[in-house]
Amino acid sequence: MKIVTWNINGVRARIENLIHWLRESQPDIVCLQEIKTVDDQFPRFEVEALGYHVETHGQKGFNGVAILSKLRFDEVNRGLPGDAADEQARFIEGVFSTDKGALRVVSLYLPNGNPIHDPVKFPYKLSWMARLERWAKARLALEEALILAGDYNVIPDPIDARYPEAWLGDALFQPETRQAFRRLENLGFTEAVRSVSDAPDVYTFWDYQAGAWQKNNGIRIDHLLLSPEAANRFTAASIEKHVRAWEKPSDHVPVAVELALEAA
DNA sequence: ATGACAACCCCGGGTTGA
Repeated sequence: MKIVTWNINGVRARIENLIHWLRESQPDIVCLQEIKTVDDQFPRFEVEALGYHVETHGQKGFNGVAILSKLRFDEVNRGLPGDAADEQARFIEGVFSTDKGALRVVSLYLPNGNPIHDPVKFPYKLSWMARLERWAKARLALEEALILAGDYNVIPDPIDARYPEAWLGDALFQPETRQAFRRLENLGFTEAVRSVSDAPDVYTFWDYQAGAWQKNNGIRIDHLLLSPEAANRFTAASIEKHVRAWEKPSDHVPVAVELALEAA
């Protein structure tokens, strides 16, 4: 089974791109971030026509996440628990039945957090990460195959940026940010891409500006964290970076994992 | 130091992103 995360940077602006990619990549489950639309305006019919079920957690203008799946959803949960006042659409969880038992998949869009001295933005990022850690700890106790996939807005290590020194004052690379990501991993997750490669110049995002793509000035901020039960079935990871060279691309590319399990 | 680029809001220009 192929499970992919992709920050699409506006699903309505990118629908032709999305359809073309779905036909080419043939994923079973897709976690989208930054759909930038309310649920009613998600282009669901085009996606459903390719055989996908669609569940969204959208909002007007910004943020918004979705899960597309060839498997029927057994359960859907919207919003990260822990702050009833948080109205930003950054989290959706789907549960599926496989031949090896339940599979839980989360599509998350972790707050950017810049600028770091803003009284709201960086604290919001860190509190969101603390909430995610609490939620993940409880979910791990279920001992199910669980995948936390999304745009984490975290550069885990210097090797994950072409120019790490350029990110020293940035929320994506702050010590507190990296520590929070490490704490999450240390609950017992396997970070898919880095678990199979220590190669440099492996990125998932290239800014639109200043020729970042052409110069390979990228960062690796889109990640899939696998619970032990998911990691045991994990066979491959890949970054579909050719998509960044398409017409009218997102600034992020799809990141995929393969798991040795099938729809029930 | 700023802007570069792109999408959203909805129609001129602000907001957000990373």
